[in-house]
Amino acid sequence: MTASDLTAAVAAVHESWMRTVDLITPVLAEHRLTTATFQALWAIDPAEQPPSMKVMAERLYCNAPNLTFMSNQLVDRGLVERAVDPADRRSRVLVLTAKGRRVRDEVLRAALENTPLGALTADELRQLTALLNRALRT
Amino acid sequence: MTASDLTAAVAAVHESWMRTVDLITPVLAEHRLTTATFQALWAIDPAEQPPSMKVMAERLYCNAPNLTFMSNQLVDRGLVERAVDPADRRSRVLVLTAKGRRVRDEVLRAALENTPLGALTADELRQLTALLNRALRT
DNA sequence: CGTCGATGCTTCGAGACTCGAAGCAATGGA
DNA sequence: TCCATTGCTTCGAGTCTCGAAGCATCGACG
Repeated sequence: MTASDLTAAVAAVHESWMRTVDLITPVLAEHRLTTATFQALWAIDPAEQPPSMKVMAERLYCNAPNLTFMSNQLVDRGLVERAVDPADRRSRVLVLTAKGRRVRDEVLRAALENTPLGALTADELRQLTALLNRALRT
Repeated sequence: MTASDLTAAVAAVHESWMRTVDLITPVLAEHRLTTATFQALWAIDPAEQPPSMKVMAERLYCNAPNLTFMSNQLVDRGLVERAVDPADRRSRVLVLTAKGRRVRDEVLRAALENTPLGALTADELRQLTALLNRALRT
């Protein structure tokens, strides 16, 4: 593996993400969301147990004060509610509101409709995902 | 192509980039750099003609005031100098200083050494890059 | 040659993001 | 019961992002 192979790959990954975000900015703005709050909203899967703030911080690679701030942004916009975790009363879990689920669906759909990755075939997508997950597993 | 194939691919791309950035944060901090200034520094290839601020704004998907701010950050840290483009005196090009070239090399090397993509073989990297560039070409 | 709309950048103000330090309440083991 | 640890919040400072407004230069057009 040459350094330039790796450089090109990192650059392509970066560019793919930046393009995806750039293309959904108008949709995010409609809901007074930004890249950071979009990522936070995306990280709350309504099909799973509501994540604690600690889990969210790990998913988003940010620290506790930052998570508090972003949670406030989502709460202020009516997309999320804080709840005490009965199992550990120190912990707060983030629960999507009905509006939160709706907005999350909408911006996620916008992302999938606009991302340049949408130009790939199903086979190519699975191949791409397999490669990246193999790298991430390390 | 199912929606979940696409979702998984976008998530994997996002995660790969976030992990890469997260892992070089300590190195960035040594040079008083952040993700934003790292991206800006990366976008100035010393092997090419110094880019104008307009070109930089396109590369980084941000607007003119933002570019002015980030350029100031880089200038304040002694990594970049502004120069008037002789061909168009309205335009300003960003020229790496000696220190700028050195720091850029260092943080770029740190990124390549730490990125999870480094776990892939040369063949896999070329395959990955080819897939992403095919998507980006659209 | 002069005029004027378009272009490239900066300034300003406001809001959003990020982090370290310090603090509080709850937990769990000694 | 004591107390170190954990999860979150508050605070202050610095960074990032953007729209609106302003300035200088450019280029087309008469």
